[in-house]
Amino acid sequence: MRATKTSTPNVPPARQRRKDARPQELRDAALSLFVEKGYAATRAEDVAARAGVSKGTLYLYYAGKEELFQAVVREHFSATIHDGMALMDEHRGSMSELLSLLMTRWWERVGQGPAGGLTKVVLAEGRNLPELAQLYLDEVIRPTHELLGALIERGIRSGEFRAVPVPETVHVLIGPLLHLMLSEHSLGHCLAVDAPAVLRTQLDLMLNGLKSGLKSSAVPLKFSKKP
Amino acid sequence: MRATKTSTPNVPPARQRRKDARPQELRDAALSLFVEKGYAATRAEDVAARAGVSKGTLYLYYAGKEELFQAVVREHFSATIHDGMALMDEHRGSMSELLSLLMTRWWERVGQGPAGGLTKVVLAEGRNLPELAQLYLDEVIRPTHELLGALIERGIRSGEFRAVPVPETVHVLIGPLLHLMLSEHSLGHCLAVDAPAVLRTQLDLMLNGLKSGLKSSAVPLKFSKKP
Amino acid sequence: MRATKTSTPNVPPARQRRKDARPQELRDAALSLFVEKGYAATRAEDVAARAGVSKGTLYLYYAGKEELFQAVVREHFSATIHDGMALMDEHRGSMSELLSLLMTRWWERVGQGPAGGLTKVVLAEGRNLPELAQLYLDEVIRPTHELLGALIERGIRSGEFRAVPVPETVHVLIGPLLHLMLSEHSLGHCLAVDAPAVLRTQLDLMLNGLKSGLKSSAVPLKFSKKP
Amino acid sequence: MRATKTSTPNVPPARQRRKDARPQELRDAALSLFVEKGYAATRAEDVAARAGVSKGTLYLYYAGKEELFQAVVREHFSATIHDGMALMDEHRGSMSELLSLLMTRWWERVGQGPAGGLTKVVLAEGRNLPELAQLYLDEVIRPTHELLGALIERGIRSGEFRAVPVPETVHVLIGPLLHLMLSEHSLGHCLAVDAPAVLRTQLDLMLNGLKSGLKSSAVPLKFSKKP
DNA sequence: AATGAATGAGATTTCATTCAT
DNA sequence: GATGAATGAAATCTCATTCAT
Repeated sequence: MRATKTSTPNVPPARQRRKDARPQELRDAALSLFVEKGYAATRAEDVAARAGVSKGTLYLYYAGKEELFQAVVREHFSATIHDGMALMDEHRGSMSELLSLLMTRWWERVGQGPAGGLTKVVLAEGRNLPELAQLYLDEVIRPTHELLGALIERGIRSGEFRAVPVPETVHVLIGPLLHLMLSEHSLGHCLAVDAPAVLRTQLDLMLNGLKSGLKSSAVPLKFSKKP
Repeated sequence: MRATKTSTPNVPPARQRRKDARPQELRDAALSLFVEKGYAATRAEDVAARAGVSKGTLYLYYAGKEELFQAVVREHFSATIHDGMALMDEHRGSMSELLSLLMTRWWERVGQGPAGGLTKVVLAEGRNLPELAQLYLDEVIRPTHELLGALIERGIRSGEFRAVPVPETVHVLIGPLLHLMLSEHSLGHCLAVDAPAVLRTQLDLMLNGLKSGLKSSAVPLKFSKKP
Repeated sequence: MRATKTSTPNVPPARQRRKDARPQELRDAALSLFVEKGYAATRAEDVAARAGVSKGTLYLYYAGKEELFQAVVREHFSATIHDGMALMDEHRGSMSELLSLLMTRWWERVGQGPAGGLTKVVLAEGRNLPELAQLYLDEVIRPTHELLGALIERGIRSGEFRAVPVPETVHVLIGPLLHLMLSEHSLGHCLAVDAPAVLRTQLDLMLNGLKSGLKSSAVPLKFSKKP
Repeated sequence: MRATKTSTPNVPPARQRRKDARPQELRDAALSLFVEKGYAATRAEDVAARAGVSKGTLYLYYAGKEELFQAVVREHFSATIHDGMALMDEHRGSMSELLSLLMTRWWERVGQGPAGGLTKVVLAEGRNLPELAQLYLDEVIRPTHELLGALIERGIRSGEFRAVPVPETVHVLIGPLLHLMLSEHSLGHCLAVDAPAVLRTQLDLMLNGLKSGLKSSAVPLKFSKKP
């Protein structure tokens, strides 16, 4: 065997390693700035600076600000759903347990992290980037609704849950998580929120509310005009 | 009596009437554009155009884009809370009924309307406008939390509700409303949502979940690290 | 004689009087603002406001900002020279006396007043308004130089003054007056200047310096390059 | 030793050389335009164009038009006074000689050059830029008056000059220099002025006028009102 | 005659993107 | 590959001027 300059094989030289890491560094920098200031108000140069490179370098890796944003979104919202699906397929216990598990996990792995802030950005500025909006819709919103919808339905069929309207219930389940995400990433986290406590409370309320053997809410609603 | 040309007295001339209406027209135009595209991505000239005036005219009424935004926010978020307070002070029935009433009303009068969209914008871009963030915090967030917190507490003291952690419960109650607002104003309202049905479902679930005489949720949560 | 509505003949009604006074009021307002802020930095609306009328009214009397400026300049620089000319024609005493008289008068009637400030403006921004520059040159600069030049020459011919180079001496005579005007109207009159004392000193120095029977200054000048 | 392509070491690349030169190029362009048109009437884009760069480039080097102006002023008015001070400290000859030397030098090194035009601009528009006005007052006007005042006083104490009022005499001395500067930079240098001849004449007149052993001016002044 | 709401050309300034080094 | 100087389109805001009332 001949001695090479780089003793260990398959380990790229430092320069190379830097280079390979660049896209990730850029996406991380972009993510944090987008969350802080919004997409439109974030300057390409600031992203580059936070990633420790120069303005020009950003364009070696991404065609522009919009492409960078898409890459960030893709990175953070792709694999998350599939986890959930797998979990549900394997799950053998009660739906209540599964729901607890899913929500807790989702919060820990996704909502609580950077993706939580991204959600805010996508919701606020997605309309200006139609390609991105479609992506988010297809990859995040729809699968989530389908997953939770299926869960609720299974619970109803098995008699574990009362007969509730499914899409609406899903909507209600997601709401507090959204609220948590926004609380952590908006207006300088003004209200100190104890996320685990909120989650616990939410599950407590929801599961109690969903429990079969109960009559429906005692207060019939009356809407003014649009029924 | 002789008929004069101008039949009604004290009617300002057309020019004056236009002038008086301008600020409102501008705020309306600004509101819809801010909600559509976000604050940063909305051009002052577009606001003027949508209001049917030219660029320069906007500046006759508002000192700049930021002042315009503040005016819009103030317009849509001011008096709403005080309604709620008054309602609670007068209310003689159960807290369940009051909660239903408050949430339904709030949705109809505020969330469902333009202010729903504004919420999104403020949450997404408020960090860049500190004065505005403070305003929103003081005028909207804090009063809302206090109002609902007081309601929950009264319910608990009277035995109507279980002993639940108050701030967390408030957080959970607000979540689905937030979700509704974002659904209507983001990503082109892709998922058709039946807001009244969601509200009904939410109240159904929540009130059932809050009802006293129940043991707490059967599923104990386990959080990975941060307890 | 028939009784008329307005009892006194040839006195226009109040409304009329206002109207006749307008151009003057506008020129006065313009003058003071031009001197304060410069021509370019003065807004037409501010001129109108200081004159106590509205923006539109200005344009009833002057075709625009530039025409207004010309009118102001014409007003303040026209008749001043002819005074001087007449004075010189009539004068029978020494040229020293005449020089004292002319400078003192000019300072009192022109330099010290608003025209002093105007000079600054014309010198600073006249280049951008060629018509005005020509006017000032023809009506102010040239006549002044000719008048003072003739005075000096008469003094030399009569033996009252030494043989000094005429145009240069005129330049020197004018300098301190210019300095006085700028001192009063620039940089917020920072250095408190006692104008009469300066004038007295100037005349004292100059007349002593001009007196015949003296040898020229003892210090021969040497200029570096351009002889 | 092998000859390399780039013969001289430590020569920055062309790009760098351009960069280093830019601020100077911009200040030069700004100076000439400010003098030509005044500060307010000069457009930032024209400055950039005259410097051979685009609008945006200007802002890479200066934060705005006002900062650019300040930089220009600082560049041209800083070290000039200190020269004069040093000269006076060292000088051993007569005050007449020193005065000749100072004025001639000042004209050659400062007044005659670009700074002469700047003076006009600062006097005309300094009021709108208070920071700048202060700078000019502190760095130019006050030191000049102090320097010349000290000179005159020394001359009086040594018996070389008559007893003249000091600040007023300084004012008179400065006047013609100011006039020279304005002549060269205003109204398109209409009157051809022979600056060295004017200076010579000024010094001739002044020094004669200051000479001791003379009685004061024969013509007593009478001011109309304000004594 | 007088007003002042409205206009839009034009000024300053910012920033995504390019490209010579 | 990396840089950062340079660009110029586009955004915000100003103000001379017009014109309906």
